[in-house]
Amino acid sequence: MITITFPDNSIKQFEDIPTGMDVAKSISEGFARNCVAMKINDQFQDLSRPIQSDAAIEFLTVNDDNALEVLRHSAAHVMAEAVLNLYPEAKLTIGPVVEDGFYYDIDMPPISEDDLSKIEAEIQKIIKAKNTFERKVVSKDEALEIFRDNPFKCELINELSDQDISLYRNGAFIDLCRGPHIPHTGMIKGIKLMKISGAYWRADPSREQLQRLYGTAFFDKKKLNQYLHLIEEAKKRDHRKLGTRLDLYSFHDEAPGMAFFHAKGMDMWNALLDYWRQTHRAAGYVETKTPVILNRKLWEKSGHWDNYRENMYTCIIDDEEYAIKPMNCPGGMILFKTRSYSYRDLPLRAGEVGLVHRHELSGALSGLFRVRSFHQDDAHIFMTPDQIESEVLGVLRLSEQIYQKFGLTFHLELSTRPEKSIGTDAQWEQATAGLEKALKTYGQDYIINEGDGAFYGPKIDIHIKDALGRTWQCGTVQLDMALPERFDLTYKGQDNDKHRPIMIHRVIYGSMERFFGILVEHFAGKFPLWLAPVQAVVLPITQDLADHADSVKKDLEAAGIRCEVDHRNETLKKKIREAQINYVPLILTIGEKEKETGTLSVRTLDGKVKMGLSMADFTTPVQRHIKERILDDIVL
RNA sequence: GCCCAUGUAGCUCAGUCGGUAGAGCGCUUCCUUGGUAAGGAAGAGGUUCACCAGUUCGAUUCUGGUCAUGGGCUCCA
Repeated sequence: MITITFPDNSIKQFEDIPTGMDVAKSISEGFARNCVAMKINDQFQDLSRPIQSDAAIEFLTVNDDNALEVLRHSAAHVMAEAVLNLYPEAKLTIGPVVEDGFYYDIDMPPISEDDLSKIEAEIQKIIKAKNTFERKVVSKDEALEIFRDNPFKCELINELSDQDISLYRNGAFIDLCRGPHIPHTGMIKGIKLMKISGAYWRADPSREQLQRLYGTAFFDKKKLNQYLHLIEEAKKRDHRKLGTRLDLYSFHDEAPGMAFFHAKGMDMWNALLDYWRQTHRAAGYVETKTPVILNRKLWEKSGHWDNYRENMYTCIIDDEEYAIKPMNCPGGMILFKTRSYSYRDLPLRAGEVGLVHRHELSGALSGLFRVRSFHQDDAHIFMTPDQIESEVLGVLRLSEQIYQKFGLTFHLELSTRPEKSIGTDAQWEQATAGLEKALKTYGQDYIINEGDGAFYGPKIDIHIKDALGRTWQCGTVQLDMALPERFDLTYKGQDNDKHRPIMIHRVIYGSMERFFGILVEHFAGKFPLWLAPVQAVVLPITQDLADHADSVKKDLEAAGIRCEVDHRNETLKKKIREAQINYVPLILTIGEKEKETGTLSVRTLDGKVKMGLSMADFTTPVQRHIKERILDDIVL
């Protein structure tokens, strides 16, 4: 008699030893069809496994995130089988599940993207066959015998302990695998091979070069199509392409990894920065600025020379060695030490939009997302230990306020003390407790990354989510117990003694450049009015209205609206179309009627046209919309 | 940094099995003076095909190197 306990604590008893599938079917046939795997006493297993003794069971159904991993792992097997059918000489290595799908590294001659469809066709055959996955446990010797032709698998097997070597067979295909797997290949309803790339065995360049085949899989075709659509959508929004088309920024061989911002890009940049300054001043920040090139001695003192040297640009000036700053904090330390502080002066919130340079690997560069030169919307907060909670809370609330303006939601992650760290247990406890208290007061759920903090203190990372559902770590709040020590920062306490301040490093945009790129993709180039590089375009219908168009432009600029005139000798239709595809929020057409009556006709991006507006009728709501930085489209 | 691919007009790209280059968009001019998502015509534009060598009578095309861009290189059966 086997007793099975379900998650709701209900109990079912079985005369004979049941498999997971038997238990699922005892609930209902329909439920069993949607089951992918099970968790027995907190361990993932195949449904085909017999349950030998009393156990707590939890089923993974097709709607479960973990189930998707199981499916993709099985899909990797199916892909591997297909490759072996087509390329019998190929040697399989490893095939794990990754964030958006799976891959398999295979030792085989290079193939091209064109070959993928051939492999996909083979995969479909295997799926149609609805082959079951069968698990078999073997000894190490048996395993080595089975895979004797495959040195990679043998290498893996030799690293395993004798006990847990399991094989999975589906059809004629056998692979070394921990499992679990889906019941049969027919459950893979949507599968697509994405790309091929090179990879090294064990990520070691001195070892064999393998072909890595990427794919993704879903339980239904619709989900797959949604995913493919998302990728298409992301491609269309690629900030590198949009930046060129909208004339915002560019990259050049003369400065790899460093963006050139064009006039329109700078208009947006300044709009972002104006907003930043306004919110920060209101939140009690002052703004500071420190030099870009600083003497080596400073970097030795801060610890960067020892820990960050390979990413720093250096130069020699008057026989002295200097480094271009990769971070703003050491300069901020010098700034702090220019005067003395009383406890009454704290917290001191010193912002700095600092230009930093980091020598990233050339292969890692990517548009505005990964650059070598960027601006951090940095701030250093110096405070007493009992101010940790309120200051961190303040940063979280300020972040929320700022992200909200862009329609970005976010989640929080707390990283705690790593193995290698400085400071005393008491300091870490106080710091971490301060962060946790702030998070609790803030009230939003957060993820804990145990041991993921910096060596000098715990931190909270803020991950924003864009319009396509992609997440980006932008904001971070890091407690630092090291730098105040290294630089011997002090303030005078109520007790007339010297005390060590605690310091926060924090950014909200993170890298201005990267955040800019994220916004371009988030909005797909269709920016809210307050951010739009060109807020209004004036279109004279005929060329003799050019002068009047210019005077309208002047008036609009005087009202603080970024404006252009399209003077080309083209039809109105054409000018409108181009303004529309460049997402200019306000399109003003100027004809005889407007000139005579001194009115404006305004077309918004929704295609609606409002005629006969006076200049004030137009500028008043537009100015308000810009000033309040309203996310939604303006309605006139 | 490493692997693979790519680098041709401002943009997107075609082409030359080695004989000094083309399209569309954009730009200029002209015709049209047009009222809400692409009117028509002509023309200019490449220090000659990222850069540097080599092979060759001759290289943008072949070879080697350099630089840049893109994808991947962390997610361990």
